[in-house]
Amino acid sequence: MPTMHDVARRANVSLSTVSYAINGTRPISEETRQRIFAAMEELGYRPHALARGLASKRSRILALLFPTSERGMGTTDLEFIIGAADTARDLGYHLVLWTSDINDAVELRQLIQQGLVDGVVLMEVHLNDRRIAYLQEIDFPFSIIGRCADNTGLAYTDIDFEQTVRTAVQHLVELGHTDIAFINHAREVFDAGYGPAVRTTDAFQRITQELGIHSVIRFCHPTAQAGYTTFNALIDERPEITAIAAMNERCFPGMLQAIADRGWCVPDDISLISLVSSPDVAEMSMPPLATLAPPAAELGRLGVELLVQQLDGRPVSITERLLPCRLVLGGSTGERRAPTLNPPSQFSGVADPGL
Amino acid sequence: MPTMHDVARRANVSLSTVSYAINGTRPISEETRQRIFAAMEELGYRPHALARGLASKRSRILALLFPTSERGMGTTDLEFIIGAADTARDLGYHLVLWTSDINDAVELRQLIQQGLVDGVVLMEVHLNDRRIAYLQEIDFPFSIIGRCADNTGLAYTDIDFEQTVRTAVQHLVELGHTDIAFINHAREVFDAGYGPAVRTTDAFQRITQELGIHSVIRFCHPTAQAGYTTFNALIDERPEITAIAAMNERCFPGMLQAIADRGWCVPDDISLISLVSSPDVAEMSMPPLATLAPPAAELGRLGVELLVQQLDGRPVSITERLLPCRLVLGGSTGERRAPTLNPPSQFSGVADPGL
DNA sequence: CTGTTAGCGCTTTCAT
DNA sequence: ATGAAAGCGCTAACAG
Repeated sequence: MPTMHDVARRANVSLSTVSYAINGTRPISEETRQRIFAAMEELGYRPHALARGLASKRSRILALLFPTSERGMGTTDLEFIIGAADTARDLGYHLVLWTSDINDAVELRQLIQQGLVDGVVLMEVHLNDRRIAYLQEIDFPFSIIGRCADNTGLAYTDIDFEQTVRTAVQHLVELGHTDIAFINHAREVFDAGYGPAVRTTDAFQRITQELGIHSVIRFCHPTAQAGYTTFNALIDERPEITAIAAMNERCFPGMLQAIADRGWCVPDDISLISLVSSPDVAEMSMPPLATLAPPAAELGRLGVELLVQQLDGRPVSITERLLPCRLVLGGSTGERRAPTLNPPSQFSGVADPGL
Repeated sequence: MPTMHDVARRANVSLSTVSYAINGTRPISEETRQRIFAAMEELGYRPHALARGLASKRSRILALLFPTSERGMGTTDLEFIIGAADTARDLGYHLVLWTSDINDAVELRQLIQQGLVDGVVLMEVHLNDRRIAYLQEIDFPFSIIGRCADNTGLAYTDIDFEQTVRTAVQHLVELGHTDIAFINHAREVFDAGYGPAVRTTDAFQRITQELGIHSVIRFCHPTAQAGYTTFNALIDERPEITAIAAMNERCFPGMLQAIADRGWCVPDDISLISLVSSPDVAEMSMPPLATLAPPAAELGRLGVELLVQQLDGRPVSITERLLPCRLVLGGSTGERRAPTLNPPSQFSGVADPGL
């Protein structure tokens, strides 16, 4: 493997000149520059990443920190990761994956102290995340995909939940719906202050009130069984509901089952829309669910960009980047059903396939 | 940040002794060992990864190479990655993600020449993969998740498609099915020699023949529309079919739609089983699909283990690791329908929700 | 515009 | 059982 030394000799210049030529750290006469690059080409030379990192104190390696334990449905997370990896590469960085189940600042310290990475991108942060406090304390560059309780001064990117919920509700309102239910995450998750759950709930309440829409909010565990039960309880209690927006995609199969059991039809008898689930998943339902697709790849990209901006010493003017989800229609939303029958249906002769 | 030098001074030993103590490369008297580790503890010392890598010529960094462009099974791919990342960490390695859309050996060379990684794990390899030829040529350590045309001498791990198909077919046969269809990937994909498609097809043909089962094989694009069309064409032509095993999860929504349109019921009128899709996705259907769940995390783990074995100079005795998918029942398979009616159903009064 | 040289923090001969 | 010292391949003062 050729080294810088080899290149220097071949180009008849000193080693440092090669270095400066490569890094553009210092003006080089066009002629020698040519010679150097020619020599590099001929030798197939590539700078050694470790040596460069050691000498310059910049490894050009970033870490993506994501807890493998508390992950959701996957496909979205994968997009985060790929978006981040792609962007890192585009910006001349490497990306290492740190799967820490521990949200411990201790483990993070050990990793950082290895001097491997120039900065970290955090995912799945908690409202009061010790890791963040630690990173600030030691003044280590980082960015966040997600949000904390207090985000002042933090470089973060997140879903614009307000706008996302607004889009969903408006879509339903435009279809004539006036009684809309919101199926939330599980109560424990909400009570623990899980950001997406809290923010969407707030937004839903505010927006429905603003638009004069009757609303209900229900917690629901992320299982088909819970979806089934929750739906039935909801409709029994509030039969006037004609549309449901749900924050957890895993309750849909159960809800669809419950709907079928009643002999109802989507979207004729009830409209469904998923908040924040990927179109891929939404298409696994019948009919495909309308969804607000999270801008996962973009968030991954922004997470890295916000970090690299700091590393490159660029003034990080805007440190907050909120991206709305994109409405993807899928056939599960339609005009509000005629309020004549209550609850209405077309046929009731559908067999119960069991749950 | 404390360095080895600091530790040495604090422990009253030479720098090299600290190094030997850390690496266990040379016997150290118990007493000095204690002193050294105490000093490390007190200083909160961590060896510098880059310096260590540069000096030892082993970075303890691995690369996971996966083409972001190719068809992604989404959630399964994420599990690969996490499995690999977890394992790397457990074995004392870092894992960097290389998202190359180019299957070019050139780009791979550039990356390897940086000296950043000790070895690479390849995903989505092609039957005749230039990257593999290149890696062998320069004798660079690597392992594969997947398979090539010629795998002699390669360290690879893959799904045991033969066993997977066998499990699926046997399950259906045990339920009394004697006429089973296999929904394949798209013809282009098959013709291109895509391993999973080719292997499952071969296995399906062999196994059904072996068991004396009537079989049909159909290609299908990975869309709901294609699933709908393919299903209808299939059943019109071969109405005796009572069970379908499908290689592409994305055609299921369309098939389910077609089934509903006929007023059929799953699994009473027809059994469905998905080959190689994750239970998470399978549960998004109604009823949840029976599936053969890929051992994704294990494959990721094995990919890394096979690589690290080589790096640690351990004799890589077994270089081939085939893992079967795990049968996860979901309610979409049942006893073969009574052959009296043809085609039968329970109710036909189900409204057509449109596609 | 170019060259010389002192490290970066660690591993690893070669001594003792 | 321990130390001294020569690099690993590169960057970045410091000199001209």
